[in-house]
Amino acid sequence: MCSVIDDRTLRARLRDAAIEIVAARGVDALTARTVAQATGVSAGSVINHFGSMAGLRQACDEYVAAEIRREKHKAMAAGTDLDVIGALREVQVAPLVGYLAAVLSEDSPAVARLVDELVDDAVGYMEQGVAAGLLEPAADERARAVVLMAWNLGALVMNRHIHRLLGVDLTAATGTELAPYVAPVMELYSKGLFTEAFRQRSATAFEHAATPDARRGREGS
Amino acid sequence: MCSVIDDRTLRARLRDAAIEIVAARGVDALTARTVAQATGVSAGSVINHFGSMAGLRQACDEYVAAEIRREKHKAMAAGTDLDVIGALREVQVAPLVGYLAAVLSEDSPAVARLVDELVDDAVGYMEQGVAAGLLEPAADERARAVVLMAWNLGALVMNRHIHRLLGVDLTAATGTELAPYVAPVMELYSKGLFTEAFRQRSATAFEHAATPDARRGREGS
DNA sequence: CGGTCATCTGAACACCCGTTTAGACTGGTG
DNA sequence: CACCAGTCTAAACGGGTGTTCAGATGACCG
Repeated sequence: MCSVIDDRTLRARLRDAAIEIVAARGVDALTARTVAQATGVSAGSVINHFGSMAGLRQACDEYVAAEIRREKHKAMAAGTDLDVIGALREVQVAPLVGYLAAVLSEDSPAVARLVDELVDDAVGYMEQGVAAGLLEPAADERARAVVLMAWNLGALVMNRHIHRLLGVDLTAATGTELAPYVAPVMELYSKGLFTEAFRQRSATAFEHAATPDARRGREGS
Repeated sequence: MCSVIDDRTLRARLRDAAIEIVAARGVDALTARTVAQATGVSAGSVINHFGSMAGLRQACDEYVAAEIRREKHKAMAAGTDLDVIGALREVQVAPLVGYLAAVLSEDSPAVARLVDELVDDAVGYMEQGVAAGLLEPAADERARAVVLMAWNLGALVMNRHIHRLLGVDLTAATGTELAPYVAPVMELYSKGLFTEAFRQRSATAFEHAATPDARRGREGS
């Protein structure tokens, strides 16, 4: 880590231990005593440094968000990269990604801010991609960016299932190891899912969809 | 509180109350006492009926999985539907979807089995779609089905962020209310994301991706 | 009527949690 | 040496948790 003043402090070691615990064992495993034991100090110390466990959580959220921001902008400077998460996985920041995957389904202000910024940035360089003729234009660029971000980050949260079904650990694998997941993704990004025939057929069906009770199943209640 | 007259057994009422609590307030809010209070009984009763809180959790998992299976097959019988979650949202099973969104990021055997089955079924009728010329063929049909399932269910887990960014609650909205989310999804499914120009360019760039990039040391450990 | 059985209750119990606090230890300063 | 300020520890405290258990309740039945 190039930046900053005093990393190495007990505070930093506690924070890093907390991130690793969350990444490895989930948020429920993060207690004052587990992080204290992992760092080799007493439970009181973690409260001394962060005021409370909520303070620790917030410090971790903000640190992970800042670190991911940093790595992402570095990757953006090197070259356009549409897959933010893919860029993150290439540096060995596995605990950061694992932590993010764990807290993405809870509501943390710092994480929400990070997601908002990721979407904002994605809108920016996807518009560049559209202008360069590399990406299809969208009716609502921002909405598309939100959906893509939800899919990519959502896949991170679904890591357990993807690992079971595809044999790939999104938080640990790098490069070609990711192929079983990345290959279908690229295929979908390239060709889409629907054929022209489907589009024509659904175009006629859309008028029925406008009327709210064009449901095919019978309503239960 | 409504009185004695309720056709459901106490066991069923406890299970439904637990599902609603998880859907509304998250898994952390599910305690023996909260579900007991919501049902108007004592905490001991819930343990009496389910053996333990883990038993309650498992009963809820299996019930929700079975119910979603049932609704999905009903929708499948009526007509081909690619968007499983979309089909589920159309019947008023909001607590079921909310519960699913909450437990999808944990590891429950029953939920894992459900996800596996959803993927299996998706593979089946996506192959039909390909044969009918409605869907693009995939190099690995199963892998594509897994990715699509991860995206759709992952979006459910990311509901909080989608609601914040798009103003849509995926677990509650129905029909045209979902447009801000469904519209970009349909666009991506139709046109994809990459243009032909992008595909040609990235074909040449693939060789560079094979060589691992500069590895960065990580200090402070 | 009394007996039986299952159900449900309310009060315990042991455990783990975050947090507090008194005291021990450290190193620097006169 | 004494003094001081800061840091860390160990042991508590209060609260919430899952779970247990003796007894109240009530329905069913001979």
